[in-house]
Amino acid sequence: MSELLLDRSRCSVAGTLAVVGEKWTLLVLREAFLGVRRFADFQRILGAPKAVLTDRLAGLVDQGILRRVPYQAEGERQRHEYRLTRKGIDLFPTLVSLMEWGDRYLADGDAPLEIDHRDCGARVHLTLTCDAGHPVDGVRDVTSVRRG
Amino acid sequence: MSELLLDRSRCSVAGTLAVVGEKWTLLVLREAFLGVRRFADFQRILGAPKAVLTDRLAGLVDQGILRRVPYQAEGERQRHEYRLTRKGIDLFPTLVSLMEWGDRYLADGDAPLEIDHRDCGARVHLTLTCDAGHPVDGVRDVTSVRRG
DNA sequence: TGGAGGAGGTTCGTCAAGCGAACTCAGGGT
DNA sequence: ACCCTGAGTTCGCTTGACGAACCTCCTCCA
Repeated sequence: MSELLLDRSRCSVAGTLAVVGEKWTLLVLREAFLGVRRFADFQRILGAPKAVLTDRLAGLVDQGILRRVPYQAEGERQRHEYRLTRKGIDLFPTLVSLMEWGDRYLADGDAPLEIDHRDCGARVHLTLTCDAGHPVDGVRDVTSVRRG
Repeated sequence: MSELLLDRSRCSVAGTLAVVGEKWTLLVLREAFLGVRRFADFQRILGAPKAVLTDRLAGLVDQGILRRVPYQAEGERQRHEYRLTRKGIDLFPTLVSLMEWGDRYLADGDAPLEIDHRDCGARVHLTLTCDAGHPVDGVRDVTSVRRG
């Protein structure tokens, strides 16, 4: 039972959830991945309370996951939009993993949204593999080792 | 901008978050993957309020992600423990994705917990690939298609 | 036989977070 | 001069999280 002695306080899962684990945050990011950039669009699509949305967007900008970019459409005044940074883009696998689980267990295997490889058009999915190239089926194929 | 017309209410990300998106839920599952099975161990390690923990465990059992298994250690009365179901085990990639992001951006690339392949000992990673076998680097290599 | 003690909760009062509706403020269009 | 729209802020209410205290079995030990 040595795993029970692990220092959970510096666990990366807890750290990541402290950053993106609040209500609406991951849904904001889902929309960002689908191309949404403006406050009003986030608000209309998600239906989140504006005050909460303001808070989540500010938090994501603080964390460097989104950045505010000023822009000006013709015939409109200057506004700013929210764009994913590299740090934000790297949350894409997390979103995909949530989507794949929901597709399997909540949508009866019927994916409302399909993600395809831009180059070849084939379906994209997440896989666990080891550095030697073997497929890893799940937690039973794995050992966890504390480091430090 | 056709993506903006997608019906987000049946999005699998939102569905999955409705099931595991509350505070503590994914941390409970992290402990379950590390081998924790008993109420008192979850409570002691996580430090979550007991009432919340009771509620989260009951919810996970309701959803079929954990199951309560009665057992009896010698010299002790009968108790029950919480074990992952297949449905729960399939959330492993989600936990791994959160961990990998935290390792990269919060722990300076220094993983507090290392996950290795049981058979060969090599490090285990999540990768995005397409069915044709190409590696997918991120959201820019991808197109999203509504289905239905 | 009668505590003591631990597992697995429940109850309670307080405090933070999320909620919808209303309001604000700046700039552009007419 | 007035209205409209995007991007918020403010406000009162409700829901959820929190820690401390309490409860109920059951077993062990004296």
